[in-house]
Amino acid sequence: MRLSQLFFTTLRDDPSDAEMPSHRLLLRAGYVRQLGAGLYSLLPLGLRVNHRVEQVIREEMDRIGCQEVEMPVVHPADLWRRTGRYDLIGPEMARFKDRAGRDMVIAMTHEEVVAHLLSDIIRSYRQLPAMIYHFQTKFRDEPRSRGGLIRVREFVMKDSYSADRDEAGLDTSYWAHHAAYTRIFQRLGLDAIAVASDVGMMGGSQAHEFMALNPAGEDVLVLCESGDYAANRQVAVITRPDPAAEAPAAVEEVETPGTTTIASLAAFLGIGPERTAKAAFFVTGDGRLITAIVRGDHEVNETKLVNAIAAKGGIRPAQVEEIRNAGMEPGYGSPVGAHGTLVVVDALAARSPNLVAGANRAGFHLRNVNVGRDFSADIVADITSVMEGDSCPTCGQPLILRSGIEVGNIFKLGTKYTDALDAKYLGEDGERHPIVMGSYGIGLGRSVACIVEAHHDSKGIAWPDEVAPYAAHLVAIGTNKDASVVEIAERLHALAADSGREILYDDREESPGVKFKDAELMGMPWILTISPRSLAAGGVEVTRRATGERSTRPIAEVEVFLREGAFPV
RNA sequence: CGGGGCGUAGCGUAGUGGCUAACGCACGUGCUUUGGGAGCACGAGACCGUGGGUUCGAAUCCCGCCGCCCCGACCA
Repeated sequence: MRLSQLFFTTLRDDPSDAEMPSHRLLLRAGYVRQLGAGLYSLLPLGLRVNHRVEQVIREEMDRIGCQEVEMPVVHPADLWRRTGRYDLIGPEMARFKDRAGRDMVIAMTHEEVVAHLLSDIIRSYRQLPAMIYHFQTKFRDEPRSRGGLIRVREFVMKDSYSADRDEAGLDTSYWAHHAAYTRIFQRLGLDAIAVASDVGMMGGSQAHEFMALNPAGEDVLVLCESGDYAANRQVAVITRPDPAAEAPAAVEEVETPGTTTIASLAAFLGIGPERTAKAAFFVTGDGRLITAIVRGDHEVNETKLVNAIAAKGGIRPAQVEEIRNAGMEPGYGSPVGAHGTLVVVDALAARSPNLVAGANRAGFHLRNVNVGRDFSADIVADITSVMEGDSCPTCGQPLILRSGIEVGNIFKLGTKYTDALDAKYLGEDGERHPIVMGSYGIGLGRSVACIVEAHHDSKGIAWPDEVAPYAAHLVAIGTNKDASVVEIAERLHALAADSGREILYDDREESPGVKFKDAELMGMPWILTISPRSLAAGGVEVTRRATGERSTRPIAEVEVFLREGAFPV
């Protein structure tokens, strides 16, 4: 491909609203353009990268026996009503009516369509297990897109689905995907870590997320340095030692003016935060007020809280008026007298004796509050977040926290969707059984962005070989001084195209500086410079973009590279 | 949806009540130049996001709306 013909342009200055390196560089180097919030066009270079990533995924999916299909982006709403998600999912799912007035939705995922397909195709246990996948556009009207290509509203996802006879079969399909994903991210040059995760709105019994470590990541990962524990902080298991046993002492009201935070309260009383109880208030989707009690040195984990109370429609922090209306005082909130609210107490807080809790009265706290004696817990569960330094549940070593970007996820769904859509098979036993499903996703654009995050330097992108839009970037310098430069460059360019390994060829009438800067910005793995100087030195100057290693190689060796994809050793 | 920021040429910016809206890069033409974002000359390109208001006069002040970015809420 001649740069003089390529539909692109590079930018010398960073676009002012791009902050993440991947966003900045993909814009500057001419891979993508923004259309609106969370909406991007892929230019030819960007699309080629997407195709390369797709191909890696396709090969690994095929390898585990997953078969490629394609399902629609527009679905009848009725299908989503039957699984209950039409009403469960909020405004992030786009809805419209077709010309006949039928309710339709724009796909944000494809479990419904797959279950519908399974009910049509699968009749007998002899057809199971079965796995299908496709690359398809999803639209999720996110409250807020961010980070360039990291979080967008419209994107292509590789989503695959497994269909099995039973849980054991699902387990096999699930771990086959786990292994395939591990290979995929390795091949893509992504150092992705699989972490145990929440099943969220997908439902199901087990899930992992594949996380690319990145300081700008939206998720917090809990990792053990020995490698034997990795979980999303939303679900990471707490292992904290019990506090020393103490005989319950008498409750005592104490005046504590201006101590609306745990830090100020602990300082005022001259005690550690672990001797206090913190009350946090939430409201469920159906309007119930929740009083969550954790120890002062811990933080409420909303995911765990939602799971503990099985709150449909999630929870949100309560507003001051809502807390007051329930007869409690923000800043001095207390489970003692939390009338009419659902009291959820953290397991460790419940085992901690004689805590200082609020008095539900401004300026006052209560000493020596004990669960069971002074107030009753409706639910006792682990509802706090792991903190840096907590013990690994496997080996006891201190845990560390890292930020990550979710590039893939795998879910054991079970029969939630096949039950709803009546997708059953006839077993060996002659009975009809629901098909057991799993679902597995990889975001294409997000993966591309994460690859750039992991493979760039101050000059630009440095694509791994496996995903580069072109293997090499040919730069011709001094074309007016020596006609043979153009002649050889043209020949190499044609040779590559004829061999089915097209390369980029900078045939523009630009100064050497511009050509070199653009080549480094655009990031092809090999930069081939041909000039009177290189010819005098014996051939073509070959630069490895990622490392900057440079050598001059005979033209014949470059021809081998262009024909076969690798230099002779 | 809450908080903050920003909308001036393709990109980056200046101009914050008063002449024909300025500069750099990019773009076009010509000449020179060709190993690290070249030089000279000429040129094209802007309803200053949008609607209203204040004023003799608005890119500039006021109000509404729209859009984008960041933080939070949210997130398969």
